[in-house]
Amino acid sequence: MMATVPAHWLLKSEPDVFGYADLVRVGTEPWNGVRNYLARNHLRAMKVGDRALFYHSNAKPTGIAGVAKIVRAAYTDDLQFDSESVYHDSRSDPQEPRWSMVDVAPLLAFPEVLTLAQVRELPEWESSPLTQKGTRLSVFPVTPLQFRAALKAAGVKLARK
DNA sequence: GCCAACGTTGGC
DNA sequence: GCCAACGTTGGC
Repeated sequence: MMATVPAHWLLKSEPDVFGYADLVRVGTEPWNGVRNYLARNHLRAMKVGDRALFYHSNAKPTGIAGVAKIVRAAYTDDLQFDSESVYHDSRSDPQEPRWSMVDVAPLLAFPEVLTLAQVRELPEWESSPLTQKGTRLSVFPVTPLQFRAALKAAGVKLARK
């Protein structure tokens, strides 16, 4: 089978809850708790080897903290069936679960958070759910140009695979 | 803490 | 099927 080019994504997380440093600490993390259909569809489109910019929302400062990689493709987010969980969804059918998650692992930490203000200055990012007013989507695709521009602005390079 | 913008819910 | 009300997100 021909290898496909890894796609690029952005994942938002509140660092008070789970930040890039936490991902580094735990090694691998199931990206659970996504309860938005568009975001879920993006999760389901992810493939092992894809890269994701790890964005800190509701933070000081807000911005991209590093790069993660997808290490497991979408599977059932079990929290939807956990009645104790805040992510419980009583209307999800176990035969056809509504919500999915992927596993992510750290790939490269930015030396400093690339702030939202800095991202806004990059022309490549002019049209993105990140910079468009009022968009709250927490998982969305990033173009190769946006990905490259973000890494360049952060002053980092990814080793070639 | 404020508030704009959005998605979801539920009454009709 | 419409749409008002509500809850949530997330920047500031």
